[in-house]
Amino acid sequence: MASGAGGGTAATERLIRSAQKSTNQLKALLAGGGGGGGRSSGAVEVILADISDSLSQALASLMLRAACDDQSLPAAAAPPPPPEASLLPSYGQCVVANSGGRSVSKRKAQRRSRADGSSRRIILELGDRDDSYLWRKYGQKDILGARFARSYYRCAQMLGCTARKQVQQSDDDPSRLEITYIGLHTCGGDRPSSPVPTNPADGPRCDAATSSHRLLPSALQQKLEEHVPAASDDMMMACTPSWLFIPSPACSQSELLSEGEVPELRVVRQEPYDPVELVEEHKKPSDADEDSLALHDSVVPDFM
DNA sequence: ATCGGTTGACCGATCCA
DNA sequence: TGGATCGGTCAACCGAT
Repeated sequence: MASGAGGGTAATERLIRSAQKSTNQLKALLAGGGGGGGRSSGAVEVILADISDSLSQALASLMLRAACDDQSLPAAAAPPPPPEASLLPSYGQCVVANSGGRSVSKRKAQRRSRADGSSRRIILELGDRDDSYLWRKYGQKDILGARFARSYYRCAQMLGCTARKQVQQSDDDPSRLEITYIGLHTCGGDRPSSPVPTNPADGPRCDAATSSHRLLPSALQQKLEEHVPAASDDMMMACTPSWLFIPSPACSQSELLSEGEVPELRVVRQEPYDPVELVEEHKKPSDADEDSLALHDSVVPDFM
């Protein structure tokens, strides 16, 4: 929480200006006829990534600020999460109310601190994407009000690792999976990028025949690492060209989060990132085209 | 034989009358 | 306050490799 609302506003403005700048670059590039062939195409991709990055961050910042305003939950009022327990330390100090879709009962939300001490939670709503850890499924449960059952996984990379995750198909968009991470990885890394080689050429760490392990693309990892620290200075928002963090609507923090907890984060896939080889096993064939369309639509957020 | 997913049962937290 | 409800977990079972 390095900056308050004012800092967030300034940062948002910077991000939008950055997007504008990149847009102009793109215009110039396209006006030039794209004669550069592959080189030009690469440049376009880079610029698009920049634009999307900036816009996503700006949007996230705006969304969070709006949420905070609505909730009258001063971010500074919440106790800071333990640094070692935070993937995104300052995130979600403001939490919006349940925003429709599947109803999230108070009971459900309050249970989150039950399992172990590290009740902090990150919700990744990333469709068919997976992280780099090895998970073993240990249960599945029909959830009241949810169309799809929730699956429960625990980290199987090392015996005794306390990390777990819950995977549930989105009611709103069945092609998307909502992944909730609970607890810390005691198997050597606190976040998915840690145990993963940053070079995709290194290949998967695990047996390719096992569906549970996939790599987080190195580019995405780098982006995460770049943006996560920045996010705490920036209204606690972060995103990458492919991911947008928004506060989870699942709970009201003041009511549901005990001291030391880190509120939920929701990551919504916003635009193209296509590590096809990494996600193929979860990819539903019928979703491929749909995804692609949606991605293009979301390159420029609506608020622009 | 081993590994991992499925599924029914159970436990405990929370809700509500 | 106690029964009802529900989410989370356990563990036996089964299929795939």
